[in-house]
Amino acid sequence: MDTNTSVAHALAALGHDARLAIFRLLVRAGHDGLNVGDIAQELTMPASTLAHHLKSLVDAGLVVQERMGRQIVNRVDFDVMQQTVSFLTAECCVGVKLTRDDAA
Amino acid sequence: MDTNTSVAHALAALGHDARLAIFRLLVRAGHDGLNVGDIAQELTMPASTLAHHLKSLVDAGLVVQERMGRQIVNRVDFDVMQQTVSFLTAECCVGVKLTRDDAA
DNA sequence: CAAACATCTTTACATAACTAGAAATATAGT
DNA sequence: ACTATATTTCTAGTTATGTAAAGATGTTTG
Repeated sequence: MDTNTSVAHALAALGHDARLAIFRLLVRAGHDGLNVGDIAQELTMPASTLAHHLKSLVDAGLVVQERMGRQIVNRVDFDVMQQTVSFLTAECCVGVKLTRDDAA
Repeated sequence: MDTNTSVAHALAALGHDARLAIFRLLVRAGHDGLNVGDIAQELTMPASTLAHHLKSLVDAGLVVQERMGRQIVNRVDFDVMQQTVSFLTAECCVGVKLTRDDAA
């Protein structure tokens, strides 16, 4: 898939109040991650709603899930996070070359 | 407005294929910015569609517009961009303190 | 082992928000 | 007036959101 498209996908996942809060909680949790119950307790919301949001983040590649017994641990994929952020600011201010001749 | 909410708003604006492409073009253009016509030429799309997307970016605070004669110059607000990115990675891995006692 | 429990996800669906683009409008220069 | 540049309005179609209810999956207990 096109990089622009996959980054847009990731940013869209983060572009929601609840999901951004979930993601930030996981960023703060770091490598250890948090299981779904912990997140649900911290950010009060129905389990099914939370599951949907987590799925968005997982689909976007920002979060990885791992089953541990009957809980599921959620961790940020820090590489993907970094790449997403980098893409945004990449080639900052290099000066675009327009094909137009009369560009001011 | 809540910081989480305003950052989510910005990320939502960037979370769209066309808008991300527009934004990146403007990031590359740097301080000088680009007028609407230039953008339309670079990323082929109907003028009204482009205007809608630009408005999203402006509403989110990521882009600032300035009229120059009959053209309108669009520039990235690099401060807002920086704050948006920083918010995402802030407090990375500090280890969340859950109110629960039994946190593993 | 089977029934009960714990933890999460999926399905279903109503409501709301977003997207795209043509047509109409606004604004500025010639 | 006429042309150039860009936005706003309108509308149809699409996609996202939230939550209850049902389904999975894994553990514990009698």
